[in-house]
Amino acid sequence: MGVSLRDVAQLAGVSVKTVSNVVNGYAHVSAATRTKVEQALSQLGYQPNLSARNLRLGRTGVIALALPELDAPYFAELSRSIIKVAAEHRWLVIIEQTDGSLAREREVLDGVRDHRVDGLIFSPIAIGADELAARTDDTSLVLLGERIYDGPADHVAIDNVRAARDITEHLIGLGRRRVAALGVQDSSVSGTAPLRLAGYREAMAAHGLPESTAEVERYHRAEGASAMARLLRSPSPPDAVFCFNDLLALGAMRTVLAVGLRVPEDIALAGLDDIEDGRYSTPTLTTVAPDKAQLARMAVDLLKLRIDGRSDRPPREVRADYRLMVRESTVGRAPTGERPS
Amino acid sequence: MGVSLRDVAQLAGVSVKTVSNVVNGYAHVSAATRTKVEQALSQLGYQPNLSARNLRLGRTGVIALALPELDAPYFAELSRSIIKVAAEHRWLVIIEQTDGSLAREREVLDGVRDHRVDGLIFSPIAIGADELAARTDDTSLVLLGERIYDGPADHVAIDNVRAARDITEHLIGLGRRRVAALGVQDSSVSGTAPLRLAGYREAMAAHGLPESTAEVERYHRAEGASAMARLLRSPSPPDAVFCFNDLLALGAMRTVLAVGLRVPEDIALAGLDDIEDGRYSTPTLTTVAPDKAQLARMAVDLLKLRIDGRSDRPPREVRADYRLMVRESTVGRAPTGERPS
DNA sequence: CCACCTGTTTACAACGTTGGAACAACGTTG
DNA sequence: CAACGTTGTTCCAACGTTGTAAACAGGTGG
Repeated sequence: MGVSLRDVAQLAGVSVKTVSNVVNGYAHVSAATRTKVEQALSQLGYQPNLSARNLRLGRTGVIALALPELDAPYFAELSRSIIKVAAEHRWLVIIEQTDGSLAREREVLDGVRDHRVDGLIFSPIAIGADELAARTDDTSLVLLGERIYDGPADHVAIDNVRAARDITEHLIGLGRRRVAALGVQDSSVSGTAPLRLAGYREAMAAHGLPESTAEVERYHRAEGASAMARLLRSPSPPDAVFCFNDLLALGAMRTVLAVGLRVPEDIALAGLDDIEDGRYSTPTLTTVAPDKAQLARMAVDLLKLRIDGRSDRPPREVRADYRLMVRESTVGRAPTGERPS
Repeated sequence: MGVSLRDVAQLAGVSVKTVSNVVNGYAHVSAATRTKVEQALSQLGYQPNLSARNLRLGRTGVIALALPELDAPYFAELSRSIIKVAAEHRWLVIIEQTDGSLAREREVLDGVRDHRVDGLIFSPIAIGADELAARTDDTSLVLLGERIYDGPADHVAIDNVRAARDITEHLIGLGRRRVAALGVQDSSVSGTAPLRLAGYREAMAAHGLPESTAEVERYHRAEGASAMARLLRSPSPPDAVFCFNDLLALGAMRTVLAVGLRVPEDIALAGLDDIEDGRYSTPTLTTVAPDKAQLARMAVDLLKLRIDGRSDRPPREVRADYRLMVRESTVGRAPTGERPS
């Protein structure tokens, strides 16, 4: 094993506790002993055994981040930010992937009780709001996504309904009339799809335009591509499509371009997430850009509050900002500026 | 705090060790006590405190994965696989981001000694091979990337020289003569860039073609775009470019298309990594596809061997397979099949 | 010279777990 | 029936750390 406090104490000729005091910067240690101990410390290359410290203190300094899949760019980018912000609190981050499976989501939610992590940031897909609300475990929890029902956890998200309405309005404002929504999901699945659909509907209704939707199971490029193909085969194909995330939009763009249609001249496309791919696709992708750094900071800070503070506070719901990023996929070359939201 | 063995023992009317025996499936426990204990176990909802177990056993069941940045798709995809394979060994994965900074890489390499993780899978960029070799810590370590000098760690990688040669040969085989290499890096930085450059040179030399290179600092889309712009401004612009990774290639593609040139008619583009973006870009991206699932499995399995077995074995270097994925960015529409390598 | 501070150091216990030794109960064997 | 093995259970110690309380020095003030 490694070097323990005992080894250092022995070498320095002091008690174990004194070494511990030096390590932890306790005030009342004489200069003489301090230097003596510090010398022994560095001579042996002491490194605290955090397993032991954790056992003693009941804190691990590790949090878990549970999300559907790490290789979806949105989650990769968000994870990056969360790890960065967590590091500011000297936290390490364990990443768990649920693949959107109910069983895995339950496992993760339950596994948190093994005292390996101090808290959990969780982006649920399959698990029901009621099941979340019924959670008995008191490990700190912050959810990514808007609050559906009441529950014991804090929530962090953008205003999905408003964002969806904004981007749909943008499409309508371009003069498009057959605006489709791509990314609708079975409503039994909780999550953001129904919210984005609601925003789309509000905008369409406000202009008296007919709705048109395409369902998908998962938010991947492949599904965006096939759903777009279905829309193209429909009796009245759309002249604009709001895809519920950027991956769907990029898949849809592939299909549109592959059949020889032009974006945005024939079909305008917009997404949501502002993943980096969309800034380099041809054409570049108009999208809603959630402030991911802010989301990350909010999530970590809320978790910090839960972990440090009393857990009896009422759960909070905080909203992150977003911006509309107008790019070539809706307005063509010579892009206009980006307007904040 | 949570429920401890003591609580369960008290309820079941047995000793703490007996409960521990039941929990750990120890053989010699009478059926009567076993059921009694199991009932108490589930009644209280016991969950082992892994901090304590770790302290006792000296194993945490957690490994660390250190890589430059999680939001580079290649690393996101690889991380996904590594987390999945690690889960088969009941390991959790902590992800650390180094941003390619030397200081961060040292921190990570050093931080592993705090007994929080059983081992480390590390994708270094900045740190020198000599420094790695001089490591004294005996925590198990597996490196992602080819071995440069000798060192105490196992290595996992594809054969970068051969892969680079293969893809360059593919470009030459299309009849291109002004084939450029995009992604050259200052050789002080260790890593794969020099290997890929070597493979490119071998192929060009074999055909007596003149070399042409563009340097970048980091392997991002933005740098691919600007490096491509530089190549276009040169006296004899290339008719094909081998980009050292897919992100660079996608950035380069953006630049080529944005100035009104066609891919692949005017300039053929190829990358390396086979990230998902390249399968949906327009045109789709020809690339080298490392077998990421295999890479992940090799890395985790090697780490497992190190952790379980004696660490005195000589370090091993294993090579993962790769395939050449020929897509539209080099051969245009009506894609040919993909040939294995 | 004693009581009483102040500052520094130490002994002890505890966090929850598991390996090993010890022990008890039981049946088997010579 | 004594000696012995087998099976089931308990007791004790230890992993390395830190909080608490107590011990110890060295002054000060009465």
